[in-house]
Amino acid sequence: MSGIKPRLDKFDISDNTGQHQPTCSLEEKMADRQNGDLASIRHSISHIMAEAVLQMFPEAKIAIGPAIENGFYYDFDLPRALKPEDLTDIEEKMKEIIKGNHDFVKKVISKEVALKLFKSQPFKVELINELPENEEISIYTQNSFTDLCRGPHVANTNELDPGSFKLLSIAGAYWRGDEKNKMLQRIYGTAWKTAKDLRTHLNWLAEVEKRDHRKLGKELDLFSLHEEAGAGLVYWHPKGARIRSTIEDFWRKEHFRDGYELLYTPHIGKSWLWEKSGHLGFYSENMYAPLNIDDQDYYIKPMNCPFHILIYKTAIRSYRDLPLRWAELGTVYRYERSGVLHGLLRVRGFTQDDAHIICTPDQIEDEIRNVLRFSLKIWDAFKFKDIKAYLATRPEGSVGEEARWEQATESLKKAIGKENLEYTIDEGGGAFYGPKIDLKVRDAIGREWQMSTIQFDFNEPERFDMKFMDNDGTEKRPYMVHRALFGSLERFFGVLIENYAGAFPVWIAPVQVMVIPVAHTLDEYAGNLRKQLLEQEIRVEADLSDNRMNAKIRTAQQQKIPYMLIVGEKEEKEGAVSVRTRTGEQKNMMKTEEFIEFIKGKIETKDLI
RNA sequence: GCCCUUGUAGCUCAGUCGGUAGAGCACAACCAUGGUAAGGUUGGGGUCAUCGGUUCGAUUCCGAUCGAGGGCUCCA
Repeated sequence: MSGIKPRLDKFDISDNTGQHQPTCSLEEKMADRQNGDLASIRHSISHIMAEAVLQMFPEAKIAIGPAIENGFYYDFDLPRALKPEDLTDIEEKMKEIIKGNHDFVKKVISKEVALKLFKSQPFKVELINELPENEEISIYTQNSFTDLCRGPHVANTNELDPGSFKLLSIAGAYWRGDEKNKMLQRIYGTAWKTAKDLRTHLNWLAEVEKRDHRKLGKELDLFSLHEEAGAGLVYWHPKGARIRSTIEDFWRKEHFRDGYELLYTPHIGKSWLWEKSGHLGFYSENMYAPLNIDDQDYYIKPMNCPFHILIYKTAIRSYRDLPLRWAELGTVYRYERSGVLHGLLRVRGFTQDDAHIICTPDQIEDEIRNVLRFSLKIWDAFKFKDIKAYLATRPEGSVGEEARWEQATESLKKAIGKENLEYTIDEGGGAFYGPKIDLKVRDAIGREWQMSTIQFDFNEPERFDMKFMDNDGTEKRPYMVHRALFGSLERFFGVLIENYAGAFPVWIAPVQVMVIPVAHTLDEYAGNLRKQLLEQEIRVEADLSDNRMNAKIRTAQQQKIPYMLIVGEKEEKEGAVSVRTRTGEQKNMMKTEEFIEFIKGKIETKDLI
């Protein structure tokens, strides 16, 4: 294994390292394409920001300031740390500059002139010296500011709307992203064509904040984290646990239906196992220090695969036994640097919805296709329709026979094709142990999340000498595929909370129905209704508190409970309920039996409400 | 890990230019309460993250530690 540069995503089928940053919405992307000049607007505004910063700090050293998704940034080396209030001042100066109707003037200059011009700007000098010899060196000037720049820019600041940008945050960033370099101060901003576009984007950011799973997790009493007891470790409260158990039940049922078997394996294993699997060689920086038990080192598992392989090897497997589809909700622990921990989305302990498919070469294409179809079915149940595939192929320095890589990659391609999925090929982007498909799903507000992953593994079957007896009487090496659909239950839960903004579909909602009597005299009827619904396996509560009905409705609304059953004397007399949905719809005097059938239907079809 | 910001009641936050703190929600008790998003009164609740320094006195000022939030990929 030595000599192979490990990739951090080794078997990281939970995608615990997956990006969780919002990307822009489809509409924005379309708009971007239509207006290629949005990038030049952003880039121009970043130059103007640099000018404003230089007005404040003439001794500032400027680094780079590109246009990025939704905006721009510029990195500076400044005499003091920026305060959030500084951003307002900088914005004011920028607006003044924009109103000055300054031209952006391009000039092509020689390297010598460039070096002289930027002699007091060490970062620029470094960049100039690294430019290829034949590259044209250009500078752009507006007003009092000149920057080394490839362009393009708008022709004049009058093409910019002073109300169409906003400085958002200050962040530390290493020069050239390398932590060995100096830490610079980065100012992020967002910029658009018009003030209206800016408002739209700011509203979108507000929506993102409103949906933050950490905030909703508290408000809806779903989960908590206890840094004093260990960072990145999730505590599921009763309501969160209800949701998890509903998801797990569904997950198990679908797996059995799709020909999987379930496994349960231990949480720790002796060091020889992790040496053999290679994890101690290439994954140890993500593993916790061993426990010493009876003079033996045991490691907490960061992955489930070695355990599944041990089960595989408890018998001589025939081609007649294959394919094996073994799934486990396996809880693993991985070290993540403290700075990257983030709510449920990036944690140190999590439960993967892991599975390993072990099959013959003949079966591989069907198996992959089956996994894809299965994933799509699962995503469909959660009403995620916009799914994209990313196919990562063989990188440099990988392990495994060429023929196997080819067959594997080919089978991945064919499977994607047959499922009519939109896909992108990431040439050489696979892990060293095999090619893979990642699936990204788009949420309700247009963000993409990498969730499912299907990965070939040519490494562990070799290391563990996995075999099967083929029909010609010879022992052969099976294919092994790791796959996870949700990735981890924790992360999936976080994404679900944000996707639904806490208003879970009825089938997932921890409390599906709240019975609200209009007065204490109706408490008995409310209590009986509750029992009646409970017997039908509906998750129901009755609010028999001293609060007035209005307050009870408010509380139920805030808890985003899908159905409220408001009952008074009329309802009691008729054996009926008045239904109010959290969306404000109303249906009075529905027979209780009718409501039960109605909600069961909603649960069955997995409707939002 | 590194940079910036930040840590006050269960939650959301105010406040103390240094004299050991306050609101709303939540919680408890009592009263009130019959129709679609907050009824009222009273009350309990805080070593102001931790440790150290300065000071007659520190929650407040200084330092360290621990935690949290935003970043650390976008190449002139």
